[in-house]
Amino acid sequence: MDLPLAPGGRELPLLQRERPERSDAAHNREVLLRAAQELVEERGIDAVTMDDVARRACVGKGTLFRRFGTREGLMGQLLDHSEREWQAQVIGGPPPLGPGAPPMERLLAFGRSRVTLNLHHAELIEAARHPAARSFGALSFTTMHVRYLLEQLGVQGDVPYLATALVAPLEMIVLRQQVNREQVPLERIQAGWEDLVRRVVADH
Amino acid sequence: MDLPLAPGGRELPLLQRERPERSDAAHNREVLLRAAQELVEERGIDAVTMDDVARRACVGKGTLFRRFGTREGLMGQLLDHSEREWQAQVIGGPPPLGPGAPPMERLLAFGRSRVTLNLHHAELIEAARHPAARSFGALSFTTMHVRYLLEQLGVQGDVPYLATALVAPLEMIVLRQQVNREQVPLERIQAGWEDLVRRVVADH
DNA sequence: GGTCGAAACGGACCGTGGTCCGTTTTCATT
DNA sequence: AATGAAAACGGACCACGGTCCGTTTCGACC
Repeated sequence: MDLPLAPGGRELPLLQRERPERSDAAHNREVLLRAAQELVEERGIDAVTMDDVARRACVGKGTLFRRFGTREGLMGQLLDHSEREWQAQVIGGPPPLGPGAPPMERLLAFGRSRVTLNLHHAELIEAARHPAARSFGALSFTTMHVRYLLEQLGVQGDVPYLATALVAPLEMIVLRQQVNREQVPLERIQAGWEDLVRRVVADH
Repeated sequence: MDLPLAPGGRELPLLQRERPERSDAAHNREVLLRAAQELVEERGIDAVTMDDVARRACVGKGTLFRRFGTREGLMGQLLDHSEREWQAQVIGGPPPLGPGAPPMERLLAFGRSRVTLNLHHAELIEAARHPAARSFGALSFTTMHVRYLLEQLGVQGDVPYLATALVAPLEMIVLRQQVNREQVPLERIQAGWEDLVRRVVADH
């Protein structure tokens, strides 16, 4: 072996800034995402194969996989899009979900909204799972937000943990169990969460 | 259409007891489960293919799939085994996990135990997911148990919901986020859950 | 022990997710 | 405009999950 130079052995451009995406790459990503989106809407997620997506986008399969890594990665990107829209509502939309309302009202609005969102996206969430990137983004944004609101409310204790604990019952897998198996009506879930929040926030 | 008889229209053997499993079927199920178990232990779950399992068990692939339906089904069975052992501890083992200790102590022991169990089985739980049967068994046993303990404690409110909400932060997906991504130490998770329980149970 | 229907067997076969690698495109440099 | 290397393309190819169906085995009844 004969490595050209030990890493760090020369003054490479120290802040190796990543090149902007090549134009064909950018174009293909857009086309692929649109194709995937359309197909999912048309037939439902399970009836969409990766070959379908590539074909509809008039792009090679290799390209599809290079861009998104796996099927989960592709679905994750689709999900991320709506997720980001929702996040924008939370960060900058109208109250009570967005800023402007008192923290407790925001928190309750957050819970109601998150329940419906997660149930709405159940299929996508399921199809997206794993891919290191996603779960990170989603779980941690919600947790951070709740954490922030709990701090506003002056809650004492291990606030980061409490935030996680409050977000947990809003997770799709839990909601799904309640709605599908136990036939719990939506309103009861939302009311139940509200009660939970009040218990957790109540000062002792 | 010409249905033979409306359901209940004739005195069919009323308690249509399902025939006992044929001996070859029973034998093969055992052999397959053992093979799967061994392979998973040897190489880790991801490196075990269904063909591997069938081959090791000296059984046709068709048989494997007829017995367990899907890969998830097979892994689900593996999981169910340990799950049942744990359930036995909860139902009839020594206190404080089992009966005999005061409800609050049992509840806290339950949480601690469940955290380690779910983290321990993370891989299997992930591989087992879906298959209608499993998630049912696991989620609902734990929820029912917590619900029972909350009732013992005289908690007021929507106890079934509260039980679900307390179980949720113990779910693998949530724990995993905390342990792997946020590097939260185990003890803090357990302490956090304990605090959560006290807040929920506290009478107002 | 012989007969027969139901149930189980097993392995060839198929569809889909994912990889590999020779070819084409882009774009910075001149 | 020409050049060249890095990056992207695309489709043949592979492996694994899951199905199908002709063959074998079981066991209840004679």
